[in-house]
Amino acid sequence: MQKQSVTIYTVAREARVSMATVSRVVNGNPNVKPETRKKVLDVIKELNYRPNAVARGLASKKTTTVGVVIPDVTNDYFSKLALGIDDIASMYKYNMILTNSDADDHKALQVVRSMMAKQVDGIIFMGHDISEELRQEFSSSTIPVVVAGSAINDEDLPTVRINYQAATKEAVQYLLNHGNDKVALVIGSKASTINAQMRIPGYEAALKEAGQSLDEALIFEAHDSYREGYDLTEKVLESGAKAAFVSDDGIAAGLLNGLTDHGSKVPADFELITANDTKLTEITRPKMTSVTQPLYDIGAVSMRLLTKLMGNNQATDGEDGDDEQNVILPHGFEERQTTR
Amino acid sequence: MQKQSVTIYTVAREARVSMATVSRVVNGNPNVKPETRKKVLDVIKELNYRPNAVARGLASKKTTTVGVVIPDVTNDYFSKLALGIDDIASMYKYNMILTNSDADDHKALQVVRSMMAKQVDGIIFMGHDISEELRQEFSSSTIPVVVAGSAINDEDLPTVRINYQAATKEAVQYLLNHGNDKVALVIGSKASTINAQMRIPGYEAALKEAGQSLDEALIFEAHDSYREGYDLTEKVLESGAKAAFVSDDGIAAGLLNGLTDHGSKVPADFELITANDTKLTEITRPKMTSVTQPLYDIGAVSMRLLTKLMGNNQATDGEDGDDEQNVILPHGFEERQTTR
DNA sequence: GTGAAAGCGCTAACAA
DNA sequence: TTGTTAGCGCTTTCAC
Repeated sequence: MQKQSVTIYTVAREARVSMATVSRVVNGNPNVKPETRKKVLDVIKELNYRPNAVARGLASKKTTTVGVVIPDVTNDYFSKLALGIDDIASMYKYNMILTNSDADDHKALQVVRSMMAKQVDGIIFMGHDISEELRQEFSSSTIPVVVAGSAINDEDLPTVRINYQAATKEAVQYLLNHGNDKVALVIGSKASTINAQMRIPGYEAALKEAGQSLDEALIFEAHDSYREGYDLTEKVLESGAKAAFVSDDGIAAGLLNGLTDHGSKVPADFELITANDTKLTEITRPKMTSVTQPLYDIGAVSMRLLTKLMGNNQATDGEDGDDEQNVILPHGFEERQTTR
Repeated sequence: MQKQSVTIYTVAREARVSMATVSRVVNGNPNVKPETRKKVLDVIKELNYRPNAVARGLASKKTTTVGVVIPDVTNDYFSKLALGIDDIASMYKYNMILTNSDADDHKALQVVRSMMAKQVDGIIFMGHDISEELRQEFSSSTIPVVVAGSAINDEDLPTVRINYQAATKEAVQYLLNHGNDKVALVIGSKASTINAQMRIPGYEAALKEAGQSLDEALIFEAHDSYREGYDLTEKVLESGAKAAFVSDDGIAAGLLNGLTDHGSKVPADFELITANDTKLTEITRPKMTSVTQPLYDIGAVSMRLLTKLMGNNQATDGEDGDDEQNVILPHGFEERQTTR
């Protein structure tokens, strides 16, 4: 591969100034005489000079690139977050290296290491689990990380999310109030922090207030996909549940269609509330009642927070680490057609 | 930001070898005595040395990063392609800089320039339109580009896609054969290459064989979204069409639900075929009959092709440019419930 | 306001 | 098999 034809040096020579001056005008440094600036700018345009970001990155130790770990780009929930992240990143002139972790700890670790090797200025992590090794990787590094759209078991990492516990509790209460004495909870892994610490406790709290106690047989695990939701139908029906709160819209859509195909009328025979208010909620028939959450904003706010952290990642040594690093965005509730 | 603590130099000193040797073992160069290699490897582990990819990129002029332009990550069609791209990229140890173009020419140009500034080794472009400026940008650059999942108006750029013309023709024929004399075509912009050169001709060919001629009033434009499809319902109905082939599943889902909400029975009163076979086709009720296409593979093959082009981008000067650069993947057809 | 010069951390001839 | 030495293209003191 030949070397870059027009470099900062070419411009400097052509404009009869030093590289430093060219660098200054390229970077908007005000300490340049207007006419010098104009001369340089003219040469830049004439030569169609494009600064090499790699060289700049090496010299300045900033790449204006952030790493974004996503479990699965094709998941509506995460892709909507990614959209918010990308928009704000673009606004701040950052690029994002986006990689799927496939919700796999090993892959996630590998991906993060690769991003760090590329000297990203910051990382946004999406995912409901964070392995011990990954946690170490993050804490032993100086680059800022923010977790978007989940709750994870690491006090040190800032997160941007909604209050999953409250949202779950409200949804379950709603279902309970409609006279459903058996309300199922369909979630991902029971072990992940978002479920163990937020959703199951929220579910239990609602149950408790209604005088019920938690019945493990009413908690179902499924990965985020339509198919797994659909396949869960019989089990859910067998459990005797007459209603369910589902933590993923894809799963919920599957369960809904499964219910319908099994001859259960929704919402007459079975009430369903889903959690993410993605476009699927409007597409299924009946439309799904859902907890609403500002997905785009969760992404956008995460990226904004990250830019702040990247701005002053010197002051990270625990001193002021006590102030709340978790931003909680408001959630809502949208009644549609899967509830009575 | 402090400088990197442990560099190749640190390792070299500690292992009592030269930087070159360390570089060799890091890069798997076989010309290293096994015991030297071991010694170096031990020090690397001990010091937890991580090569700086930016420095490597500057020195080697390869970043092992590819740029991926996507109109909208939240679109099921494109995100599925992106998944295929990312998987193959990971397999080849490439990272991807993924940026939304919002299907906007200006943004796309900006994005591509930014990627080039970052010295990506190649670009995968997704999108149905390519502006004159962008075309120039591509052709004046030496970095390889492949267009995934669309047909664009540039002979010089390799594409990976299905035969949109044949697929459209087949779908329309199917509809025509069912006795629908008025078959609508719902697409994006009539002006984009994929529609102007592939889908509309395919539509027209089917019409012609059925003894009909093209009626512009039966062609509808809509952007890729559920809402636009839904809002199109009345117009489609007013046109007198009794069937439609739709080029995007989101639009198709919208139209389908719109039809249902307007009291039209699908498929009894109106037959519908959609084009992308995304998960939506299974989620709507009735399920949508669709042209099937290997979305994941389109992405995967694109990335594979790109790796080849990146491997030998020296031989690009038209000499062997005559062999087919367009890979056409097979498409199929899945009858579901929106056709009789 | 401008320039000279020293790196940033690594690769890649070229020698040895 | 290993080491020496130039860079890669840019930023950034530090002088002037």
